Amino acid sequence: MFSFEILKKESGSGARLGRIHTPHGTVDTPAFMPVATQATVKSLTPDEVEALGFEMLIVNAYHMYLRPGHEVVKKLGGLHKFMSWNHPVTTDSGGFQALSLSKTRKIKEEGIVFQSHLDGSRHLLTPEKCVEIQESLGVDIMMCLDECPPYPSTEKYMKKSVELTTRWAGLCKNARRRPESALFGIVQGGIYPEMRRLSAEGLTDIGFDGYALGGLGIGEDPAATYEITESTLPYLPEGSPRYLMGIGRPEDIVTAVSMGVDLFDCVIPTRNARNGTLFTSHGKLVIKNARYAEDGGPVDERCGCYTCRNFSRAYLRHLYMARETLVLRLLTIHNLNYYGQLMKEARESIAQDHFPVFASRVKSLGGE
RNA sequence: GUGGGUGUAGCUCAGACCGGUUAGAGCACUGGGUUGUGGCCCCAGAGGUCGCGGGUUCAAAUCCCGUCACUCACC
Repeated sequence: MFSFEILKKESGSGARLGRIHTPHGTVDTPAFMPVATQATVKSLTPDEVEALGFEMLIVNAYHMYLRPGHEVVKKLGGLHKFMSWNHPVTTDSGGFQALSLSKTRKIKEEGIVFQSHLDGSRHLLTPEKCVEIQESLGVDIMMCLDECPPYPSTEKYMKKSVELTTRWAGLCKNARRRPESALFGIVQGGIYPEMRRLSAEGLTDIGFDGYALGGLGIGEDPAATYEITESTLPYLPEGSPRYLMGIGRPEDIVTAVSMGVDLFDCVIPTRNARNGTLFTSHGKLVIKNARYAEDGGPVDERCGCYTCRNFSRAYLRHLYMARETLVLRLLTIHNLNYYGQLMKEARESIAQDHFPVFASRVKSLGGE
């Protein structure tokens, strides 16, 4: 069964050390979930993801519903067995996909009308359907169906949207049949502090196992992301896990951790890896740059990952330019290792009460 | 050898008939971006004595002559 315990609160910041308990094991927080949209962290095996230090993944329920079909996954023994990942799994509801990949974004009171990006077929994703899908996948943490309005949106629209998301959250909770799957609510409200408060209070009144901040990192200024995160967290229950969805860059993560966020997911480490941008102890490194064509050194001499132990910058650039598939794996391993170490060091520095020092070091690498 | 076709950015080609701002595109290349994921995509940049030589003209990638290269057809 799901539970969350706070092991320690850091003295010099709002950072907290915690542990999430799920039917598939525990997750030490602050934690980062690699994104496995289609039930795979692109290019890596589950063993590799585990070895890089991650304890929980996030899969997309909407994608599983469209392909291969949640019923198929259920028949085959559930998502964990299907993808051979025996640690906790979170699923995203599909609310964000209405924003990110559907041209025919139609929000109705009953739910979201999707036109499949695969075959154009139409689907109505209701709060009840959303929970049914995630429960049949057998995941550890389910996310409520939410509406994620684009940035920028007017405050007037945002108010209506937040009220709808809150109603849907209530319906999601009522639709639950499977106690092993925890359910998180998603706070919306854009960049309007008052709307965020409204959303947070509405969800807290209903009561969830955890709370997420959604609708951030979609084009607003990073300063706004921070301000909204900081101003919203006080309206969420102290003892529940807080999850900042879709964020972010290393500097964003440490900033949010210092405010008291426990859980993160973001495509940045994996997507940037596939596009040749790497994170190092010196900041970003773009492996496709011509300057590395004859560079025999590792990506990061302070990194102990498989890629850095075995391959030169020149070789990785060669693989990238030649579009060899191995480069996707090698760069993804490196970036996820960086994020794994980042979170590990974050937890250690909270334990030792010097998280702010660690955080400012990470921020300086971001180039701010 | 004779006749035709083609030579414009690293590559594939527009532009030529009908001369007129600073010769364009796609790909490649260089740099930047990427925040609940298609490996994409977006932004910016560099790169050309228009095969070479001459002529006509106020003005030539464009018209004329010569020449070279490649290519096709026919002896």
